[in-house]
Amino acid sequence: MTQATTRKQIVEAADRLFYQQGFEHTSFRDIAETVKISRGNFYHHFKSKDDILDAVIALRLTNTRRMLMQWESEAEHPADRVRCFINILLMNRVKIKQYGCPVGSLCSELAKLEHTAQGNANQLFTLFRDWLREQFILLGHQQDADELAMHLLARSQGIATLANAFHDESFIKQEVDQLNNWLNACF
Amino acid sequence: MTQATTRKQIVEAADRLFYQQGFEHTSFRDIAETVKISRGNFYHHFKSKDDILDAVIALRLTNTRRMLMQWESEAEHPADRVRCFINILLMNRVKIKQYGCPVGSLCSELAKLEHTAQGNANQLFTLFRDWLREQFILLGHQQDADELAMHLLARSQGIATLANAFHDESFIKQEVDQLNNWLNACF
DNA sequence: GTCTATATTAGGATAGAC
DNA sequence: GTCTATCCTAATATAGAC
Repeated sequence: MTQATTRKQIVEAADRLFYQQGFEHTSFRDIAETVKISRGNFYHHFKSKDDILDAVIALRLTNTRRMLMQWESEAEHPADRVRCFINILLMNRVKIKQYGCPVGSLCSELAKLEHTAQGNANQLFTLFRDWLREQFILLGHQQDADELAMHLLARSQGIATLANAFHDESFIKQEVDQLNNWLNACF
Repeated sequence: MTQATTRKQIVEAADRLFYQQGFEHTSFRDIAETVKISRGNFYHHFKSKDDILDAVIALRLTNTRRMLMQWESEAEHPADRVRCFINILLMNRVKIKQYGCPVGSLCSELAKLEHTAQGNANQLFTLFRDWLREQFILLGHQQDADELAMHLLARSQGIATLANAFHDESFIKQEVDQLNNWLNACF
């Protein structure tokens, strides 16, 4: 198998496992069993576990940028774009119920570990924050666009945390309805 | 030193370290250095690390019950009681910025570990949920008291998660103002 | 009740054959 | 590029002296 393919498989498996089990709780053994390679082989592709984490965050950043661009092209009106954001809570509700938010749970874990990759992981939040702020500016909220963006991010995080803690999907639906009402009152 | 005192010191040190560093990331070595006992001594007081976790959660449940009772006696009007809840975000803002919410971050971690203590930890959320629901019932919200309680819990969790990720205290103040406005609109 | 010493396991990481 | 074998460290946990 070519280097590029194996490396890609490692990063994708780590991406999934870091989300489901957490970064620290995921071992090389776990990843190796998923990808079906030997443990020694990792170090041909990465120089450490932290190096894999960097690659996972880079992958998530790329995928997130792609998703945001797609929302922009799919929806002309900025309110509809924000609705795309709100909708991922519904679309991913089964995984959120099981594992929480992939961004929030990673940032929380890295903060407790005082991990050097904290800044990288927070870029994921910043990506959403900046994109949402742009949409609120387009909706006429020049003054409080960032405040609204942060408010919406926080609401989403809270919904994910409680849906995960109580293993409750219906709570996500209930809160998404409220978020859409809130958005409609914004313009 | 008597058994009761050492045990108490272990639980209190573990309580603090589990909050600051996470449960899995905190080792017996960490706790032993804090309490200044030898590692072997743990097993006279607890049969495993999970046993310490149980004790920490029990301590947090007791402290939380005491706090809720105090809020009830301090504030006559249920709206003022809910304001006490909202206010802990401000009072603990420095710690929240550094370590997030002690309840939310523990529940998130235990969910990823598929830890058997998940249910115990979730009781902490349930304590707040039930207490808040009672206050909203007293405010005349018989029909949607639980929905309002969960909404407020979720808002708090989101605020803690983002304040922690962005290491931003001022965001807490900003959102607490909004929460108080929301509460005033509730009755 | 607390200690030292140690068993056991699992983790990340390396060396070198193929 | 992938493997096996191995090193090193740290973690939980146990045994037994004091």
